[in-house]
Amino acid sequence: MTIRLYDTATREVRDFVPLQEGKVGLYVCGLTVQSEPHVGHVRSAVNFDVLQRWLRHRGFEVTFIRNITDIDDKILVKSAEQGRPWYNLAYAMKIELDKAYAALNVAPPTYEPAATGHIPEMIVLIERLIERGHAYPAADGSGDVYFDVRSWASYGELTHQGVDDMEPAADADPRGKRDPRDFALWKGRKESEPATASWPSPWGPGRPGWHIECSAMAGKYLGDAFDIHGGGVDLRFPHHENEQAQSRAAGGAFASYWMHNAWITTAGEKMSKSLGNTLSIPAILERYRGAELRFYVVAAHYRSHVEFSFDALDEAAVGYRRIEAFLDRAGTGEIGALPEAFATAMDDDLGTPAAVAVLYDTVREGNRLLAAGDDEAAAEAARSVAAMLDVLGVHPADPAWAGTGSSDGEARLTAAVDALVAGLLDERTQARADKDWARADAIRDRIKAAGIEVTDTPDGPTWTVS
RNA sequence: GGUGGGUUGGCCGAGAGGCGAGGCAACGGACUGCAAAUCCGUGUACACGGGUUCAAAUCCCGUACCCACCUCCA
Repeated sequence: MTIRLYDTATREVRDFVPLQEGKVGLYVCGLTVQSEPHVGHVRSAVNFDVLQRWLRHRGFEVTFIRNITDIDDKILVKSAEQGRPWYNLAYAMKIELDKAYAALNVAPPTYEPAATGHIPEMIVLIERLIERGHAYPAADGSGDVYFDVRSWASYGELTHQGVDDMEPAADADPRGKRDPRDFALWKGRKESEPATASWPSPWGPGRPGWHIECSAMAGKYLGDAFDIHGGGVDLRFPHHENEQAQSRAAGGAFASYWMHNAWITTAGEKMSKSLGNTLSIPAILERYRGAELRFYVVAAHYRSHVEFSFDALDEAAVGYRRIEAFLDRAGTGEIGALPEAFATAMDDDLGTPAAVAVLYDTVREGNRLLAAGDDEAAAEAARSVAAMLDVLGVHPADPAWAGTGSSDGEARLTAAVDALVAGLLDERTQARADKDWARADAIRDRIKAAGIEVTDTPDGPTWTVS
């Protein structure tokens, strides 16, 4: 079975053929740590986490590098506004990001390099580009170094654009650029910027341009040629176009496949740091469990635009609880065989919607078997369901959820409530045995008034917080 | 101006020439003291106008509307 992936560069779904058999080098652009993570950021992380899990499931040894950008214009501006050091802001937001990842069961990558930790690698790369005639220090003495787009004939190949068709950079400030489309590899330090935000370089003190970090880090950890490069669609241009141009101009083959996840928007507008209509992860997690949010994200195809709404999230959560309830009833969380149809869906460019459909089909079949009294077959179905949930990273029994749900205190509270409710339920069971329906319903209503839902099952009554 | 993506039933959301993905909601039925849960059943969905074809949501041409990227963005 071959995994097929949509490659942005060729605009088609292609068979995935790794550079080295059985191994995958995967690089994903992580975040610029400048504010709290929102649903959109997490979508990217979840999508690529699913990719990673699937590749591993298919037997590949995956080296997964996801960087974080901890120095850039925005961080400098925001930290100045907030009156704190830029590195403190970046560090604090990095901690928030880690929490969000953990809450959504996003597995850590092989390594998470930070831009500031790779300045020497970037300098080496910039020097090589200058030697090869693809970059030049600004003529205006600013200390900037630019990539020379005109010197690289295939510039624009990733996004299929010709240089002359591109709008010249809106930020204008041509400074020492030969062409307005040339982009900064290195930014000379400005008087207004903190000294801590600059590093020594052959061109004077300064800091890296945005794109060069990914080229340097991907090269360092994955080599000059690697398999898959991912990120959000907005990154295609300029970020990924520039990365590819730099890396190839420096002599590397760079990524074989480019994967881009689509947006999550609210009210039709993309969530963006600058629009301020962010839906932060901590805010959502106050109302939904991490697994529910993750299930919502995973149920949509990664290349489809998702219009975020709490109604849709509710729906996903309801569906997820139905799956959990089945697992509970079938009495196993053990991981079994993955249905063939599920694997086929996943192989086809991570077709999670079709995969989720198989998941639901299996749950329905399992419930049917349970009703028919075939517990053994139902357990078998449950093991399949668990296997599918595990691949998607939403298995309820995954220890990853342990920290996010009930704490020790909560567990003790649950035990206390259970003892109290049990007494009332005993009374009700007696009333029902006496066919005193009025009294039985009165007790149920009283419990319900306290916010607890009673459900009768063949094995006796159970309760849940409604 | 350039480059892409989209418009699917009450709603969410797949699919990419023939067979109604799946979910949520709704309605009917089974089960239940009643509920809940679960199962079974119920839908003439593909923006619009042409065309190709035995057959089009799917391909082609045109139109409308929406969205993204074009140097801050997941």
